Amino acid sequence: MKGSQVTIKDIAKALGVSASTVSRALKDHPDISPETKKAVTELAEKLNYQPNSIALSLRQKKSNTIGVIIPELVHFFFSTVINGIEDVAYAAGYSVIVSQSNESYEREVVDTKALFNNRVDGILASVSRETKNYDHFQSLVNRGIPMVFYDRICSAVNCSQVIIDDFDAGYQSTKHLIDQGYKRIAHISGPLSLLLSAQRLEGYKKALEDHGLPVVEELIVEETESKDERVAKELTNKLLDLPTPPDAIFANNDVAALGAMLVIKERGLKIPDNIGVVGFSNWRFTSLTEPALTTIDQPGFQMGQEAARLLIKEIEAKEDEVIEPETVVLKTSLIVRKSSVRN
Amino acid sequence: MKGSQVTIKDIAKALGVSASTVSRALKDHPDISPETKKAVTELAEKLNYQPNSIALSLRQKKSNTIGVIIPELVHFFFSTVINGIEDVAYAAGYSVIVSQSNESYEREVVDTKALFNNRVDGILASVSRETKNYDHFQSLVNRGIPMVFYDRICSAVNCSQVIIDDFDAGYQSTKHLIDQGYKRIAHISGPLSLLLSAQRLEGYKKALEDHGLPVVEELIVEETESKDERVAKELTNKLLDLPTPPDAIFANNDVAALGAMLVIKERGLKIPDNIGVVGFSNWRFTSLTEPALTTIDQPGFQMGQEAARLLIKEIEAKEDEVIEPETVVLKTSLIVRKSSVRN
DNA sequence: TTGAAAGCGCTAACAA
DNA sequence: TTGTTAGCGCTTTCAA
Repeated sequence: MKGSQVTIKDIAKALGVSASTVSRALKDHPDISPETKKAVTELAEKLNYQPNSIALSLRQKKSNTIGVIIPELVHFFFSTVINGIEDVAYAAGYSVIVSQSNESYEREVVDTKALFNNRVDGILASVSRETKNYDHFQSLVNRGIPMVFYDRICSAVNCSQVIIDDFDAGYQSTKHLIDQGYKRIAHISGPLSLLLSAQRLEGYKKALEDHGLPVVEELIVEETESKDERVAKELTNKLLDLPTPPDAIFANNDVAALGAMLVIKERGLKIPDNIGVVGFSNWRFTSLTEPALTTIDQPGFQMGQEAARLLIKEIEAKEDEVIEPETVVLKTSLIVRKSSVRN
Repeated sequence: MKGSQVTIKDIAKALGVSASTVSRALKDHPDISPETKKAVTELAEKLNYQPNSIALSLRQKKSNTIGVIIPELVHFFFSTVINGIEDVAYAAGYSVIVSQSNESYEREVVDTKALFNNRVDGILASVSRETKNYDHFQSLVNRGIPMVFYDRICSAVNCSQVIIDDFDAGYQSTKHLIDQGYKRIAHISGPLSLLLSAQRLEGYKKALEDHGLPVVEELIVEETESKDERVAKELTNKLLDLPTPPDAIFANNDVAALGAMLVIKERGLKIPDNIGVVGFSNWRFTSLTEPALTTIDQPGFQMGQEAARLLIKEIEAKEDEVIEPETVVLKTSLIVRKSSVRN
């Protein structure tokens, strides 16, 4: 921001016209004569004039920037979401500021405030695992900041959201295991305070019921913390040490899946013969990592696109226009490899 | 940015003082009487006054924002770098705008311009694989924009940089294989137009020479494109099909390592008995993925921190102060697992 | 100790 | 068709 930039005034002075004329000429205003227009645009080109977006923001009370709150960037799913967001945002002329909460409630509160102070035009947010209080979001919405939740939504706050059909994901995953003949299917759940964990659990239960299998409480374990795979390993060990252990596991997230896979390896069990496994897996090269794991693919890029689209629509809505919150539901798909199929 | 915000004027009016007094009171100016100061700060607190950072930016000709050009976010190494950057930037009061070039030269050119137009105070950049022309960077530097390169540097442009000692990484990796008794060590190199690829290659050669092993041209292959692992697989097949195939492979990057591992699996070869492998590996859960692969750990977080630190130092330098470009060199470390060691 | 005024770069209503 | 003026929110000289 050093090396002082060419401004509209410079052009005006050089051409002996007023600043407003230059401003108008630059935006192709119909009132400006072709000659002036030509002179201005040519000089602007020559001097390499670049409009000062900060002055613009101040004037128009619009920063053309959207803020993104993301739990963790170092995560295939979430960084894919960012890709989708940038894709749509840049095309629409918005910059993107990304803030990581690192799954911390406090960081999330600080970050939302910081974004607001930076006068972003709107916020895309996915709540942290820790978050149980939503006042920091609600207060922004109350002030009229457009906000859209993605993936980890917050139903307490009334705004648009883009989610994955987690009930369906849970249902399909469980059904896939049932279809292969597994009968005692365990579920390693994520923290049930996260809506999506709760819904995956519901899908799991419904699939069991629909296929005449009992829902066994001891086969459902909740992984409340999951910075790494240790908790999941413990839970898996607990499951496999049951008097009647499960013959399959549906793991709620990638960390859970990893923990389960590690324990299974350690115990020398073979997939799919000794045990079936389906899990969300977001590490990068699935092809290499676990040919035996049936994985659930989450449409991250698409989610980012949809979320950005909704937010920009809301930002650009006329003052008087009332925007009804929308909910976009995306479906997951199961990636089944030959090596993971029984029979 | 809707829901009009409390401004200094509002506070001034309410208190019957001038805007300048409020401004001074808020920044604890010594000339202001304790009573006024108290009244102002209390009202500001009560009305939840937030300074308008855009007005500030315009006034001070400083946006307190730094731009980051990153080849690809969906990548463990690079997203770790972002973590490091945010860590330092936020602590110093800067926002971070991230732009992905997606390894495309054209995107990179567009992105640098866009960041500049957004009046970032400085830019952190890592050049795309495709980039061979550096004019877009040079022109920014010429205009006095502080710039720091990280990881994928560009020696043609004279500014600070944070790099990994890739010569050392190449040397240590190769030496590790030599120490285990491998004698025909192949190298899958990245595009040699990237400085770091060239340096890893040099380290590889030097290690061979230092240990009395010949540098065999046919054992060095260059993976010029690497969107996915297919090219690397081809190259590995080519190596293994040589009349005298290599007994070990040093893979230049994670995609190369993946390709090599896949081919080795397909051919039923066992590591470390039939073949030795060392590779850069940046996928997330290395523990699960490849216990047989000796991996090279790159200090991403630290790199982000150092780069941000250098940039901010440059941004905040006094006008007259001359900042000499600095180069920070970080070392990699080898992660060797028992299962990857021969003998 | 405080206020008035100017200005950062741009745009838009109003005047000419 | 173009210029004048005011103002977005803030800071800072200069004057009181």
